Amino acid sequence: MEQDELDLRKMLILKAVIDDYIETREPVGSRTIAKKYDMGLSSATIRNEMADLEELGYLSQPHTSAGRVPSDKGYRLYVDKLMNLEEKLGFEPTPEELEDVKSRMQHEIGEMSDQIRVASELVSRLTEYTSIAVTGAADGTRRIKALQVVPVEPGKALAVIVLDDDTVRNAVIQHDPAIVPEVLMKVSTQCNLLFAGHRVEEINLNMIDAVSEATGVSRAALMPVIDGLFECIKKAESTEVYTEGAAKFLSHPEFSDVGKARGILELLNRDDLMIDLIKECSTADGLVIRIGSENKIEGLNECSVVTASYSVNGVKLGTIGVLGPTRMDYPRVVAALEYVRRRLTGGRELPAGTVSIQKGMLNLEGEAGTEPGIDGAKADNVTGGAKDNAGVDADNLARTDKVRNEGLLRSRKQEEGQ
Amino acid sequence: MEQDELDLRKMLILKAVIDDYIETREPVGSRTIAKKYDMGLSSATIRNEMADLEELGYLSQPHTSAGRVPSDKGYRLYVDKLMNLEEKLGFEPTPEELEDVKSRMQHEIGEMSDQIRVASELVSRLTEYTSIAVTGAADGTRRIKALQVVPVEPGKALAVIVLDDDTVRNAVIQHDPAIVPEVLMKVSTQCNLLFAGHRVEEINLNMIDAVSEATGVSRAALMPVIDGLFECIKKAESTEVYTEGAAKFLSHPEFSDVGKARGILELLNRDDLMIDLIKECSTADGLVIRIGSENKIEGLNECSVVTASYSVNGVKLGTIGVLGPTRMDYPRVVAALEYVRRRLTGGRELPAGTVSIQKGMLNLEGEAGTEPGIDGAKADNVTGGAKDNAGVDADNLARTDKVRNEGLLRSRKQEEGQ
DNA sequence: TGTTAGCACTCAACCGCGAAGAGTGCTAAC
DNA sequence: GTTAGCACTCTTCGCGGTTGAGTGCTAACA
Repeated sequence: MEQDELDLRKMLILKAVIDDYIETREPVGSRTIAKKYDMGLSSATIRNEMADLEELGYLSQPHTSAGRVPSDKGYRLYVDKLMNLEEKLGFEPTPEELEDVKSRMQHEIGEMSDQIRVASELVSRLTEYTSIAVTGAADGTRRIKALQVVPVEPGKALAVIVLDDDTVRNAVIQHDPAIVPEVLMKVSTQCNLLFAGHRVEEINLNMIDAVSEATGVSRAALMPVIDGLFECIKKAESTEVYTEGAAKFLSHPEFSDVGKARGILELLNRDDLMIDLIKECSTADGLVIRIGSENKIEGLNECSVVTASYSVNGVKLGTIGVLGPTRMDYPRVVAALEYVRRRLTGGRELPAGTVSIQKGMLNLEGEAGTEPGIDGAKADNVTGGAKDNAGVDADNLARTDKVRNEGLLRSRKQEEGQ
Repeated sequence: MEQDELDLRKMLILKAVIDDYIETREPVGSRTIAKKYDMGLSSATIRNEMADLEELGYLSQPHTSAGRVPSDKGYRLYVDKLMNLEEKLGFEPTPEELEDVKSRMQHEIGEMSDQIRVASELVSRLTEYTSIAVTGAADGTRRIKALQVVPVEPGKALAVIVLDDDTVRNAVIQHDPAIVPEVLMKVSTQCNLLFAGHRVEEINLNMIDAVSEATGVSRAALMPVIDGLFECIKKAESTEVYTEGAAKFLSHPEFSDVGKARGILELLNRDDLMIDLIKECSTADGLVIRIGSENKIEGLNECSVVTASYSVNGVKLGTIGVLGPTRMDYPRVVAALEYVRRRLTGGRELPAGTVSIQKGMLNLEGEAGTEPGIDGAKADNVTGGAKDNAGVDADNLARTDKVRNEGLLRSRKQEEGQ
């Protein structure tokens, strides 16, 4: 595994290369590393290490006389173990942004999915990447809170249903015109009485017969109404996709080729593909990162996706994904998604400076009691099944690494300060 | 006016230049016109005419030794008088497309705005340009067809309203928890009884008092409910914007510059701007063309907009706009919007070959009795106030012109046939 | 044995130049 | 009024040389 393959120094160099590449988008050369990230090594030494890293598949060269560029494998290691999130977590949205988000996140009945959309907007603004929001739990666990049949005109009515997460949906019912509004209202009341508190699947013929009996409407005549209710549920469970900031793709130099950019934008409009893309990653609550060719959609090989699923009060709202070039600012994206998660999960404000991702290495097992729940879940997901790698060695390695990292960061800051 | 300014030959040459430029996107030179559109003139003569046309502002030169390119003024004249729609009207969507559109256009309650959106999709597919659909009449003329207040939980209810165009909207009501569901239902019934058939503005204190009296609920306690109903109306009248095929902008060579393309795409995402853009043009039923700098939005100076407003059964559905480069295929776009209009207006199928725009020159006053209503309205709008130009001279000129055009077209076809 | 200095080599990016080609405007002849 | 001819303009394209960043390799060094 990686631990055997890469010693500490190689990892530090890899990290430096990727950090620098993310920042500058230029292939990075040995001299740059030696100078900018002064690690007490000459460029020649670093050159040798970089050659090794290339041989191992973590780096590659655009052409012979160019610097190195991270490979997908390199990014993978980076997001799993190398990147440090501390630097990036300082950011906060502007007060206006927050106000806007807060006001729009007011829990508004019938507009549940708005929350995830607003969050998606925020994520896109914070990260400067395109974000995709996918709503819809489609898990059939929600219960009916209230329902009503509204007579519209003879033979035509509207079924309205409110679920326990306050989703509202309506559907048209074409019914036997012989059922007059008054009877329809009685049906409505009976249905409400009998169905409220149940999941839709639990509605059975007995219940329908009971309604039939109480209202004097035959079971057959009742069916359109029941169908209408089912239609509502179907609508409530349909998946919706919102894309925010698609134009931002054009800001990234890797898509300065119009043809490429167009390809991406066309994919972005394919709701079915986006649902696949996002849903595939959103098995659990937590962050999932798919790098370059790791995601299967043809045409997104030069893109990475970071997704986060959100639940509020146990109700799954949906998933937000950030789509950007493989060379994306992973720390920032992870931090932004995490920030929004905290906002969305609501209530529980963490003291300033405390964040749920706090360690430089994501797959460090929770050290002290710093929110182990979230940390644990995250580590699992971010590393995408890297549990097997997180042995004692890894732990040790990472800890040392972190110390070195901090030293490195400090010295860089001093440099910049002058 | 133009008639005095331009003789027939100049107009024919201008038409040829624009037709060719629309087709090839290359600045067109005198030799091209002379050869491709054989009009029995040498390139030198055409050169002189083109120099005149440039002096008059209908053409311009990118640089000294290049061909000519139409100016906005040139396009204006073209869409007003020169373009012939016959060639373009032959197209039909594929059977699958039609089936898809038809099935999705099924008048579905509560999803009224879907129709305009589906139509917009179709337009985008037919024209290969970006289309923008703006829904919402916001004219306050709709009447309440049915309404209902649905108790959800103590102190919380849902107002549902159905308007006479079958728009459905709902809104949350936070009311005095002292009002029990049974009373709420009575309020609902009373409101329905009293308000149905009225416009919202017509709801007055007398009516509210009547409800209060019939239900025993105080006027003050009733107000949240009324507010909820108003909220519904507000939602129903809110304008929605759908953009379809934004990526298509990137196919046009004039936007091969990524910066430019990004600017456009960002504008496309600005709903407020798009509403302004489309609504400004949609004063009447009919087509409106805005060319280049004619539309006021900064950044769309190199774009043209063609909009068409649609009503079904007297209810204004919304407006569809096509946004593309100034060098857009105007005949095709006009034809597509007109085609969709016929579909959307529904029912009345015209015999094959008969179309509501049938003349080569749009501002010809209706000749025989070929659907003068539609034609008349269209001419007014398309020419954007060109009525004053449509005198006897114009008529004469145009008629001759058309004959010449047909000859020209025929000979071109023969050429291509071999 | 690991590290470093030095050097030759590679290759993309840039620049300037000249040739090619399309198209014009002007003039003189028809 | 129309057209042929010609000189002129200006973009586009391809070519070759230069520059500079970065590499790999080798030999010396600690």
